[in-house]
Amino acid sequence: MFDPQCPTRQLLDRIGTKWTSMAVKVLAEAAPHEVRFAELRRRMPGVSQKMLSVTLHSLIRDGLAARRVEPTVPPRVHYQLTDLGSSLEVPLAALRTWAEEHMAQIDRANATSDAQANPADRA
Amino acid sequence: MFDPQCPTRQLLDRIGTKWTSMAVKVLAEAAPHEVRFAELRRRMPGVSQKMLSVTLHSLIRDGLAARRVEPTVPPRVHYQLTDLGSSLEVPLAALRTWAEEHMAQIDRANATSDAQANPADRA
DNA sequence: CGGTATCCCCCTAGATACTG
DNA sequence: CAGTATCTAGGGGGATACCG
Repeated sequence: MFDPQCPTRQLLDRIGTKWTSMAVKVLAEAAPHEVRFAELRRRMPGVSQKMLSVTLHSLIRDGLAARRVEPTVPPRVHYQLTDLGSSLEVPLAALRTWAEEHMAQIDRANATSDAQANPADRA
Repeated sequence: MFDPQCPTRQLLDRIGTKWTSMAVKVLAEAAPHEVRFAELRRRMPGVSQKMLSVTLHSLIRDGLAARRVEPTVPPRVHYQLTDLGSSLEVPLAALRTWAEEHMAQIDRANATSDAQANPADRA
């Protein structure tokens, strides 16, 4: 965007999209087994068919996931993380842990700010 | 969004915004010293006055940064990470390291995908 | 079953201008 | 110096419908 040499911004643009990090998580939890499209959908509550498809294809484009199709009728499509995807899961898991431990604190900070900005709201 | 119990999504919604992670990084690098608004702007190439202001205020709302105003004319405003913000810097730094080590691989994967999708583009 | 195609809304973030 | 206010385009992502 402003500096193509900032890989962190590029990475966050990818894992920051709504479903990407969750897809990586689900695929990482299932590893070393593959996961089918419908199973992924089931494990990602709220995702639409379209957004799951878009998310998976971007993971594949980025070399983070691999796709395998069984040429049956109807077809069975399987996904799994690549080695690159698995390596990303490491720092991502650290971020998840931080989130689980500290998001409540962030929520509290927001509540405090709101209370100070609009004291009447506490009525 | 779909599940308020997913703290990771909430966290990514914050650090995924364009300037947040960079602001955290600059503040972390300067720590334990404070950083003034103009200095932050200088160290974040491309950020507009408005977006820096918005970014900093969201960090403050979230309890990740603190603001100190010297009541002079013109005013001097100083920012620094809170303890919570500093703790976030740890997993964020891990993500940055991963990005620096592997984004080139992701770029290569994209180039390969493009070449396979549009072979004519290689002309 | 596992997708694509189409439409549309909203929010992020940039440009610009003004202020205590 | 350090902001806020206003306007706007652009893209993310949801709903729906159709397809191999």
